[in-house]
Amino acid sequence: MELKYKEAERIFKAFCDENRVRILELLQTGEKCACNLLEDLEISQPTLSHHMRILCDSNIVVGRKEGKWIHYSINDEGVKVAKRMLGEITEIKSLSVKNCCK
Amino acid sequence: MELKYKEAERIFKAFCDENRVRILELLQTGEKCACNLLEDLEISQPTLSHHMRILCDSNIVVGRKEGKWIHYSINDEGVKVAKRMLGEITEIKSLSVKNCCK
DNA sequence: AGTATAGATTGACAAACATCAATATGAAAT
DNA sequence: ATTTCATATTGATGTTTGTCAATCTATACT
Repeated sequence: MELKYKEAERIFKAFCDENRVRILELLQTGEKCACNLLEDLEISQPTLSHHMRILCDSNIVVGRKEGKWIHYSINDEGVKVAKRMLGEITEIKSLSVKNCCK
Repeated sequence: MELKYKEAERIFKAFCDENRVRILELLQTGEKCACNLLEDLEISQPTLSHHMRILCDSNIVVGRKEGKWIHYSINDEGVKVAKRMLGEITEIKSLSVKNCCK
């Protein structure tokens, strides 16, 4: 598969699950470590770990390790990439000629 | 599930599959009917139909019926909603107080 | 060294998804 | 009416995903 499609998939998957969007909402008010997130979500620790991996893979979130803890936050750089990609994919290149079936 | 999460899922699923992104790229240069899309993609007709349903459900694409054909195009209104939602979900509300584990 | 704590990994399972062949629907053309 | 063409629906199949219990790893604290 071409890189672009893989990348779109990797990025936008971040927003295709209830728990992941909840996590993003929790991170909107600032950095939180996994244990904090776990308190606010009704999921198990392995499930949280699974979602954090997907969020980090998408680059929408970054983790900062500090001792035992990992502090997660929204990654502005990744968000910019996502916004740019969304723009690119949905841009209408409107100089086109009418192109009908037959 | 709260409506917002369902909606995010419905919208962003549109971009999480190679064939759907390919379809969007094809629609960037203007309206195309399903039979045109089918020529350019290496998938069966039922598979295309399946993807068009998901794209229309996400509101990123609209179909315009004309006789036997359905002409699909990118729906600027839906794109705006997607962009707004992406902005809302990833917005950093930065007046927050440092919130650490213990 | 031993214990506790934060987080990742593994394995299992059910649900959701992408895909196709076959069939159905619905609209034109004959 | 019959046939043809464009698209949708159904049913089956293999793959991916979300979830948890159990286990592992790494760090900190005694």
